[in-house]
Amino acid sequence: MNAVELSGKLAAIASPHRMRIIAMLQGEPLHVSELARRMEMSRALLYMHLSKLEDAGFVTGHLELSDDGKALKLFEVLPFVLNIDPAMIVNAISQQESE
Amino acid sequence: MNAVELSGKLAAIASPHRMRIIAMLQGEPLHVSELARRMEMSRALLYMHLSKLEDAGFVTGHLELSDDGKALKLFEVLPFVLNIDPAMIVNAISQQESE
DNA sequence: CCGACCTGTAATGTTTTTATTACAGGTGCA
DNA sequence: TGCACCTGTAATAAAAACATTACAGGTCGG
Repeated sequence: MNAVELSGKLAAIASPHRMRIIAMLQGEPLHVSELARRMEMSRALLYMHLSKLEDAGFVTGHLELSDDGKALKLFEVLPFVLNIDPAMIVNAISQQESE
Repeated sequence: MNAVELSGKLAAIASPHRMRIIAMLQGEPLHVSELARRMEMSRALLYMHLSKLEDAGFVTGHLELSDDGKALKLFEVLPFVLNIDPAMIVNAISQQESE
C-alpha cells in the first residue's frame, strides 16, 4: 500500500462520525434510514460518510428485500487491520505503486 | 483513547506530505530549514504540517545550537504504534474520556 | 556593515470537506 | 388514493484545511 492509498484510508476513518458509524454497524448490519435515526443524522449526510467508508473498504452495502417487500440498503463492516508505526510509514512512502 | 483523540491522531498522519515528513525524519533528525529544502516546501507550510504532527504526538522539536553557534530547530520522530481494527474503533467510541 | 544563514508567524487566498435543504421516485397497506 | 415507509442525489451553504506571500527578528563571518 502506497502513501496515497494509506492516507486515503486513514482519512476515511479519521472522523468521529465515521468511527461511530463503524461502531454501530459492527456486529449488527443496519439499513441506511435506521442507521440515520440512531445516529440522529440526515440521510443525505449519512450517505456522504458511508460512501467514504465504502470507498476506503471499511464497510460494504447492498440492497436487500425486507419481509414486507421493501427495498433496504443494508450496510455492514468489513474486517480490517491497520498497524501504523514509523516503519510502516517509511515503507508506504517508499512504495511507488502496487496494492 | 477516545474517539476524538483517535480521530485527531489519524487525521494528523492521513496526509502524504506529513507521512513523507515522518519518513524523512525517521532515523535522521533534521532542522526545519533543511527539511524544507529536502521536501521542496516552504517553511511556513512545513511549520503548519509539523505543528499538526507535534500536536498529535508523532514528532517533537527542540531548539539546539549548531557548531557555529546558530539556533536550529531539530525535529525527530517519536515512537508510536496504532493498531486499527473494528474492535478498537468500538472501544474508542465507548470511551467517554481518559487518556 | 552586509550577506547568508536561521526561527517564527500574521494575513490572505484557494481548495476541500462537511452539512443542509429540497427534490424525484419506489413499495406496501388501510 | 393517501400515508408511511424506503432509496438516491443535486444544489447550495458553511466550515475547516491547505498553501502562499510577506514580514520581523536573530547569529555568524568576511
